[in-house]
Amino acid sequence: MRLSQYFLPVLKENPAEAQIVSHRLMLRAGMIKQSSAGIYSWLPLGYKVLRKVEEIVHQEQQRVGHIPMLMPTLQSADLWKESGRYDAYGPEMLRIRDRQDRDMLYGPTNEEMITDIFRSHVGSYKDLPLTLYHIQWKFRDEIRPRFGVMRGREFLMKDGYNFDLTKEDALHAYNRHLVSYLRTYERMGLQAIPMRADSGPIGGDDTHEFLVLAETGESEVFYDSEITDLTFGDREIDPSDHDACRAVLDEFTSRYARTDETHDPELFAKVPEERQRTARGIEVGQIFYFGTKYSDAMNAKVQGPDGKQVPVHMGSHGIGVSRLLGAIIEASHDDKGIIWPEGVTPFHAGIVNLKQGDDEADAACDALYKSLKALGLDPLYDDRKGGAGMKFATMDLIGLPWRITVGPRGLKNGVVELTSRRTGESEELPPEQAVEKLAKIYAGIA
RNA sequence: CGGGCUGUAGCGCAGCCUGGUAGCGCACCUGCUUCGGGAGCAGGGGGUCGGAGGUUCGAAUCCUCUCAGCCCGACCA
Repeated sequence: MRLSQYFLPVLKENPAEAQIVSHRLMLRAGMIKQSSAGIYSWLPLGYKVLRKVEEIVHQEQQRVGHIPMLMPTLQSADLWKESGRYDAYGPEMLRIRDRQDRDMLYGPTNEEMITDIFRSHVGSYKDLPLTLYHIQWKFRDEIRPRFGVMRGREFLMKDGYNFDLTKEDALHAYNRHLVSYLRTYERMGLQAIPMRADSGPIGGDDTHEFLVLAETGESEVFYDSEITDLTFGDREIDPSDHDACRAVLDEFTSRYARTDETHDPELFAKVPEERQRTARGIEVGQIFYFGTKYSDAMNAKVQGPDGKQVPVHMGSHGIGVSRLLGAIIEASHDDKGIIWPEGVTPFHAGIVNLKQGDDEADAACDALYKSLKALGLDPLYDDRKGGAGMKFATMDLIGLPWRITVGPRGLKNGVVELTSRRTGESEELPPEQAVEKLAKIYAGIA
């Protein structure tokens, strides 16, 4: 993309309403615009990152065999009356009446709807196990939305639902989700720590939340510092292997790690003192096993091998897709702007033309742009007229991980400059080598 | 929902106390000069001062009501 052809309304000054860094930077980088309290438009740059995050979630869900679908945002209240949650959910559920005076609602989650779909079409244990998911907009009418997309009212969420014949199978689905989530977050450059959690209005027995450590996190967290040494890496886990998934769960949940909701000071005290940590965290996902809560309430049964009707065991699993953008920025920025991890960056590299209008500089930039595109990379070429400082500041603000700087000074020696946004380190090298290096960096990511 | 605060040009703000017909910086447009860290000069466009009502010869300014947003709290992915 040529910047002169793009829509990137960056702000030089901080908007007064934004208090935390991710919110400020998303506004300044032209990623979002508030439409009303807790509701945002996604401008082109923000939308691009949102789609990348969404795509990683899709890929990692399907990698472990979960099946994508899409359910509506507006739901009939009837299903919620059946499960009992129409009354239980409270005022954060946005209730709407249609022209026929039917009670509707903008879905805050989809357990009822998926259970209805399931019971309509599945009757045999032979169809199990089954895990369906979708990525859809949700609405929760928060009393006090704030912090931009971190706590909006409208938000994009991946929610998935597993249906299993036995508790053991459902717990395996739980473990498999944990494995999938660990990998998902790591691909976004995040360390998200599974912590024992409260089940809240979803209900259920087993639940873990995934927390990204950040000063602005909404939860206070307590953990054994050993847990931050763990990485999932690129281990290959067979998603159908119960023991392998169980082993990952054990590895990642055996050390103390809890939010203030479930914190147990006595247990925490048993962690060696030098490893006790207190911090804040942003919740970016949660997994639940809740047994037959919804299948009982909504009569979702299958016929087992013995011919008997049994309620299915279920769990649900969520990833806050839109809030992840805020979490990534909270975890990765400096005083100049955002620093995108390679896995989610809106453009792979920026090309800065220091002397737009100079034949040699223009030609060098065009050539770079074309060769990056030819390799399947997605560069942003700043071809605007204007000073170097303005172009550098824009690139720093929007956080592209790599920048190629092209100017007459370097071209005289046949080199351009390749700069890492994260480290600030630059090297001068011929344009072809800069392209090669970027191709290598993004091999396996882009 | 309780407490505190703010609405004046796209963004950041001054003007309000003490009423006299709206201003600054950035951004934007035109021209020239610039071009290695948010350029310079000259010219220019853009605002029913959140909305409604009232007081007054006259309201951004005073009064009443209302809407929106921000912060703290309770609540929450």
